[in-house]
Amino acid sequence: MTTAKRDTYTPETLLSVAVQVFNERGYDGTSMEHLSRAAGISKSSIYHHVSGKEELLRRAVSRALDELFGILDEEPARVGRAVQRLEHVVRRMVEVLIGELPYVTLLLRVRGNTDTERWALERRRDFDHRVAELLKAAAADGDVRGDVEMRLATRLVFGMINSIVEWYRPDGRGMGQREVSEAVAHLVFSGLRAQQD
Amino acid sequence: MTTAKRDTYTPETLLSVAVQVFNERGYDGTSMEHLSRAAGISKSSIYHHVSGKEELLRRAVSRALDELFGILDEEPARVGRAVQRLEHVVRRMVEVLIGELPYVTLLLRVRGNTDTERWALERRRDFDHRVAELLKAAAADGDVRGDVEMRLATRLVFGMINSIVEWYRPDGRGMGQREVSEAVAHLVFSGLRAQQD
DNA sequence: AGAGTAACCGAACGATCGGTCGGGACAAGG
DNA sequence: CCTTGTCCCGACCGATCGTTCGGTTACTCT
Repeated sequence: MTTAKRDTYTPETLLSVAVQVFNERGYDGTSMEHLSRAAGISKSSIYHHVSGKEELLRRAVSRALDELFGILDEEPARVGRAVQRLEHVVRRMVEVLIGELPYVTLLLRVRGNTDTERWALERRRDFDHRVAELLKAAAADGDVRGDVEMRLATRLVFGMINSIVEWYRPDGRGMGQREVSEAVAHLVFSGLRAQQD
Repeated sequence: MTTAKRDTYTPETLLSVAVQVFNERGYDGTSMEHLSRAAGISKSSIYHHVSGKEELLRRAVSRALDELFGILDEEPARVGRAVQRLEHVVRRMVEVLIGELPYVTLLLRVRGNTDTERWALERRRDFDHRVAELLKAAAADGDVRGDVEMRLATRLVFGMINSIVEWYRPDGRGMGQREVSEAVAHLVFSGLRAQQD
C-alpha cells in the first residue's frame, strides 16, 4: 500500500512543513537550511522531492487559489439573488481561509518579486473583481446601501476577511469556523444592508 | 542655512527612499544593492548616513508607532463617552495610516525575525490592547451591541482598518483621507452600534 | 593657503544564499 | 546473488548577502 507510509516525505507532506516555516519567517526570510532543519532532513534531500524553493511556493498558493475560486463555482454562489450569493461567498471565504489557513496566509503575503508571485497576485485580483461584481449587482438590486462607494466597500470587506489569517489560530479550545463566519457576516451585512435585518 | 539643502542625503531623506523599496520588495527581499540603486548612491555610501539595514527598519517602524500612540494622547481620545472616544480613535487611525502610509505599511508587515521586528510586534500588541479596552468600555456602557464577542470584533475592525495599506494609493485624483475614514466609520459603527443612527 | 570634514566611491571581506553532485543505505523483484 | 529505484547524505558550487575599509572629491572655516 502506498498511502500508509508516513515515515518518509512526499511533496505534499514536505509542503505542509515548508508552508509553516514560510509563514513564520516570511518566504524571503526562509532559507533552504531553515526548511531542512524544520523537516528533519538534509538540505539536498529536499531537492529529491521538489525542484526547489519556488516550487514549494507555487504549490502552496495554487492550492489556496483553487479553493477560493472553487467557491464561485458552488451552486449558492451562481444562482439566486445577488445579495444572497454574496453572503454565501463571504461565509465560504471565511471557511476556506480557516480550513486552508497556512496556504491562504502565504498567498495573501506574496509581494511580486518572482514570476510565481506575480502570477499569484494576478489571480488574486481576478478573484477580487469577481466578488466586486457580485457586490455591484446586489447594489443594483437595491439590497445593499448605495451611500458607500462599491470599490471602497469591497476592499474594506476583503480587508476584514483576509485579516483573519493574521490572528486566527486553530489551537484546540479556540473559536470555531462557524463562530467567525457568523461574526463576519453579521458585521459586514448589518453595515451594508439597506434595510434592518 | 541647513534646511535648504536638498541635493544630498540625510538619514531622513534616505529613509523615505528605503521604506518605499522595502514596501515594494519586502524587507527581507530588499538588498543593500537594491537600496543603493534606488537612492542613486553607492552601497557603501549608505553606511555614511545610517549604521545599516536594520536601523532603517527601526527608524521606519518607530515613526509609525509614535504616530499611532500619539492618537491615544489626543484629548478626544481621553475624555468623554467611551463610544465617542473609540470613534475618534478609529477615524484618526485611518488618517495616520494614510498620512504615514509607507511607514505604517512596513510596520504592519513585520514578521519577527530580528530583535527590532519583535520589539515592533510587541508595541503593536500594546496598541491593540489599548483600543480593545476602549471597545470593551463602550460595550459596558451599552453603546455597542453585545452579541458579538469583543475580542473577535476588535480584531476584525483592526483588520479592516489595517488593510487600507494594501490598496490605498495617494496618486493625485484618488479618494481622500476624509472619504476613507468616513466610509470606515460608517461600516464599523453601523455594524456595531446597538441603536440605529 | 592649509586643515578639517561631510559625502561619496570601488574593492573586497566572511557569511550565507539556492542549488548541484556523487555516492551510501536499504528494500523490492528477478 | 545482482540489479533497480527510492530516499537520503556531506561536500561543494558560483552568486549574492550585509558590511568594512582605504581613499577621493569638494566645500567650509580659519
